[in-house]
Amino acid sequence: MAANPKTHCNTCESRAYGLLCDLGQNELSAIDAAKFEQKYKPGQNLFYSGNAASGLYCVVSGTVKLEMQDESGKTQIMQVQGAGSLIGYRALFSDQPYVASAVAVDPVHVCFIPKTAVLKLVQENPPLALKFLSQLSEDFRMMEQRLQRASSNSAPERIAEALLFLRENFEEKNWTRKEIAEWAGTTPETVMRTLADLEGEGIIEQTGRKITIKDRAKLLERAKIFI
Amino acid sequence: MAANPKTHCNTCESRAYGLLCDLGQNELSAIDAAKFEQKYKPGQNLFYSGNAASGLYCVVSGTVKLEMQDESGKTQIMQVQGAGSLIGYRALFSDQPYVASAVAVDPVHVCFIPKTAVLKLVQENPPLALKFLSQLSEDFRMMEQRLQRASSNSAPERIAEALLFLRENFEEKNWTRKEIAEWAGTTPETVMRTLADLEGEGIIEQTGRKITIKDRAKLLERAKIFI
DNA sequence: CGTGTTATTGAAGTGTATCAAATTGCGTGG
DNA sequence: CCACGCAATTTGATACACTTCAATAACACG
Repeated sequence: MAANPKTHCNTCESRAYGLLCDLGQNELSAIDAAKFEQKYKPGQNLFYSGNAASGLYCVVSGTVKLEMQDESGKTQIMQVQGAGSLIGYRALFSDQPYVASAVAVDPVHVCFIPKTAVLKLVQENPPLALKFLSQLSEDFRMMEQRLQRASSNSAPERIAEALLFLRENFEEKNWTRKEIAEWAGTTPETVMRTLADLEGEGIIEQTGRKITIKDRAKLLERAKIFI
Repeated sequence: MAANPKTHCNTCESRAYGLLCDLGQNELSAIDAAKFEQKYKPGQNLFYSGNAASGLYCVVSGTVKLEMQDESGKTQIMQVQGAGSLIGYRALFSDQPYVASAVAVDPVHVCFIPKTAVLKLVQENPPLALKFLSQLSEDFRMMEQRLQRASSNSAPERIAEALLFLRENFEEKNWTRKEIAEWAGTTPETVMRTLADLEGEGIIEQTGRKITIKDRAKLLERAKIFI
């Protein structure tokens, strides 16, 4: 890893949106002292399913996908996290190995905060514990909803949902058919055919690998998302 | 609701296994003062999806299922909780409405602890916050695994898994085909046929509505559970 | 400029839902 | 306690959405 100017928490752009944003100067300095930075190229793993959790990853820039594989090798993307997100805190608190692997989707820059430093911080800052609880609860809610949709929605419906989620949360990135399939729990072929259908109806537009949403309302309908 | 002798936390049998087991006398008394008890008949709802979370349910006895429904009415059982479990704490911390409904499976006896009392307790007891974090992390891990299995395993595989989970965690209860289907994300008919297959191979035995696991090892194999 | 990955299209097979009807079993009230 | 009625169970037939396999084409990468 190349030596690079150390990023400081109190000037880190991604901090503003993160869970650690309300910490005082002392706490931030403590993190600064304990953490170390790492960079990953697309496709590289931050950690692997089955590994013990040794700390917390704070995403400074880039996108990370969390994925699981079954014994046949089929991959399911569980979550996708961008700048400002914290990764790996679940395994930290449950004291269990990671169930998912974390993979860089594009060039990723993270700060790694060792487990001991994180736990100390949480123990000494009750409001921070509550923030973690809140964040984890929110993630849990999403996961429950995904389980429900996985078993009650059709493949095209889940693909529509995937498009909305991936495109709106990570606009810059052009996801592959394979990644869309892995998020939606289906195959690249089915994604293909569904995308062709959606384009035929003018709901999306494909130019090469880039997908543009033309009719968001109709796509929401297709995804069975009613708000 | 009939007047009944108030259950005290420090003599409550289910407490020994719960999250609140390490609390001191003062805290337990505070809960005792704030809580009130409720009983539900099978099929009755403790709360409904969409409701705002007003507190925490501590299961004294009985079994509660947490389920979600899609717009067509198809039900998915998300979790099943028995004596000693806490229910509804996720919505408490994320400050969002319940996404699932809680339904009594058999006669249920719970203590309801109002939100304000719980949050006060958590704020004043950092170790308790960490226990909640740990519990929530554990629940999250299960949910992730269920999502993965929902999208990569076949219906018979998920049914085998359902049998193991439901039968081993709640031995006394004879689950209906419908409930097994709702847990496994399939239909009662498919559950039927799978049960017939499993019985034909001597893996389980059905006597009326009661299912007995004869060959646990083979059932684990069927469920694609390898430890 | 070659090589491996991704995209695309087609054809075939099958797992599982859906629908329908008969039977059993259970709880409720007479 | 029995009978009734309704819900759960069981079995069969049908349909079709989706995966799987295979083969070509386009692309990105070193």
